[in-house]
Amino acid sequence: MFEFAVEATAGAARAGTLTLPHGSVRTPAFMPVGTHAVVRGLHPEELRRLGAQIILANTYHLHLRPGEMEVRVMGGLHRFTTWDRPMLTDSGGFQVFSLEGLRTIAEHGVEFQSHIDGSYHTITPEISMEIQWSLGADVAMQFDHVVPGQAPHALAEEGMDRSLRWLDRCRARHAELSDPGGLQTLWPIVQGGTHADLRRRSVDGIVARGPWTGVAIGGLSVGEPKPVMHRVLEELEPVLPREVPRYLMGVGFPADLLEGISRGVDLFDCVAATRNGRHGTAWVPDGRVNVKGAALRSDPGPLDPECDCEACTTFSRAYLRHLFMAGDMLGLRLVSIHNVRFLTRLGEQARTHILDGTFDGWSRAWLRRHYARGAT
RNA sequence: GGUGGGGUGACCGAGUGGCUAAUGGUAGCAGACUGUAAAUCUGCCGGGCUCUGCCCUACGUAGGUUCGAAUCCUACCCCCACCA
Repeated sequence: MFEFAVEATAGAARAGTLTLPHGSVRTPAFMPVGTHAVVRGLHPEELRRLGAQIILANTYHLHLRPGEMEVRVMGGLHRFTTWDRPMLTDSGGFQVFSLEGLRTIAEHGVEFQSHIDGSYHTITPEISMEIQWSLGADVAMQFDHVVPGQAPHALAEEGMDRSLRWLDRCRARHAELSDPGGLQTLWPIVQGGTHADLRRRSVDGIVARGPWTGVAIGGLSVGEPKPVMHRVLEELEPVLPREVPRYLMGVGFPADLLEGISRGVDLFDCVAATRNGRHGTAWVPDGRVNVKGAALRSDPGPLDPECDCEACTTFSRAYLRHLFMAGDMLGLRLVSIHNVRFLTRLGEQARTHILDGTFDGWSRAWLRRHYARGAT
């Protein structure tokens, strides 16, 4: 349980297998995001077909609706959703960042005002652990303090130090809740913004509190320039534990996956696949396709000729465009399906190339082609 | 044939003497989106140019009143309703 085996490396890139109570995850892997205990628009069976090995859900949002006890009474997230493969819950820490303006931070915890009905809800490290325990995912994340990408040293330091203190409280509460050899593990999150010294202190603090079954990198892709994110990953790579999976939270776009994998990241999650899917942007090897664009009006070809997903093997670009123009939910679903498949497949391809020793050249060529048309 | 109502930019629809190239909405076009307050949001949307401004065309058609009209007057054309 909670084992991670590295099977091959290519420079910093790794191919491994993570074993969790509900199954194993072959890495590198993209984890689709299902904040409200649903990957928006997608059926669990579709996710399985798309090669999703593990999906996320969110502590804060499920606490508000339907409430963790409701989920627990229904048998936990797996029974509730019928998703029987591994799951991971985010702690609500990201909402400290994304819901700025609806929350106030204190050392004790964070008070949120619900965007749904205006009611007040306090999340502390302990409460986050209790909620996540009730939800029952394979992996719970520590409650952390995420600051914006352009945060100055002092603010980034405050968030980083607080995250370490909160990690201690999370671990203590999680240990109380957890049976020996329990079915849920807890992962810490490296913070420190874009500042090398803070990132280093964060890793040191986490390692000193170890061992862990996985380590996350948080506070990236939150407004900092892309080269800065790459620099931070490069600085972290040599000091992060090698024997556990490294999870880059909230990333990313296709190119970000490859950039991350080549810098030693094993797991990713991102809402962009489904959000962009709903908003009509599809990822393709040559960049992106605006599904609503007039150029597709009478294009009989597939969205991405190289893709094996249902949208690409069944429908024309013209029809997909029509579905968006007609405002039908099938269009939103199909492009979401494609984007999720694009990322799970990218993980599979990277893994194959790491295992057979061709990762470097392949990923360089892939990125060159993808960036050629101005993709980000 | 008579009476009344009405004809506004791709469509619907405000405006009833100057602040009107003309409110809104729809459609259209482009862009954004990275641990989801997002099937959302932003911009453009008569034409042209030497493009922080200028010129042309435009509110059924033609004329008129006025310093100035989509807005007032006259005639005509067309649409709708009711009456014959």
